Amino acid sequence: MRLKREFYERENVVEIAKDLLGKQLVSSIDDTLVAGYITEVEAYSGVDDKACHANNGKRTRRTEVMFGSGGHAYVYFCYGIHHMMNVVCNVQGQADAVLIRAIQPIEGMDVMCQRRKKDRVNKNLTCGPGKVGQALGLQTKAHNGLDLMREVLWIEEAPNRMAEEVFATTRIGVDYAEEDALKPWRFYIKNSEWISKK
DNA sequence: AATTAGATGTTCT
DNA sequence: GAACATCTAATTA
Repeated sequence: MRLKREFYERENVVEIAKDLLGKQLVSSIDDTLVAGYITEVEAYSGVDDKACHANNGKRTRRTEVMFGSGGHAYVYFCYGIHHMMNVVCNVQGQADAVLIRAIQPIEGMDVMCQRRKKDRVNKNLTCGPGKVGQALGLQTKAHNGLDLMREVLWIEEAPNRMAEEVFATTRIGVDYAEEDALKPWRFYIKNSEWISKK
């Protein structure tokens, strides 16, 4: 079952980010099913968060989706190379989002390897936001704004065995964000091998 | 094992 | 021009 709109439209992004750990991320782009458990995320808290693209009410063609209603994908192109996948949270008008930083592959390993130009499955396949985007098949801006309720990208409830210990720490690559760079808004599953840093 | 260069779209100065 | 929610391959020690 796909997660419902109400899951994403809650007010507290940090709670949503933690709740997303262990859920199943699925993509059926190009008629190919690929899935993985979410193992690492980061919360970005809209206009009041200096690390967020929408901070201070910054509204551009790129950030527009974040201001829409929760349960949509915010896919953006980073460093001229990588497509990163975020989940838009909170209601319309609020620009909260959760960045998916790492997943543990469950299904479609062969396709993921092919997309990532690897010949075998190992941690390197999906342990980082750019890698996750590539493994899911996100290659163009066309995937920006997809509705997770009805389209080719979504998140499902997963067996509860993944509800293990969660670690909270600072976000990565946001040193420029002054005091907000210190917020412990990066979460990962403690025992998982599938995270972006050792 | 650790550091560095290079890839380059979007946004802001 | 410069900076940026990164990754890889090559180089250095």
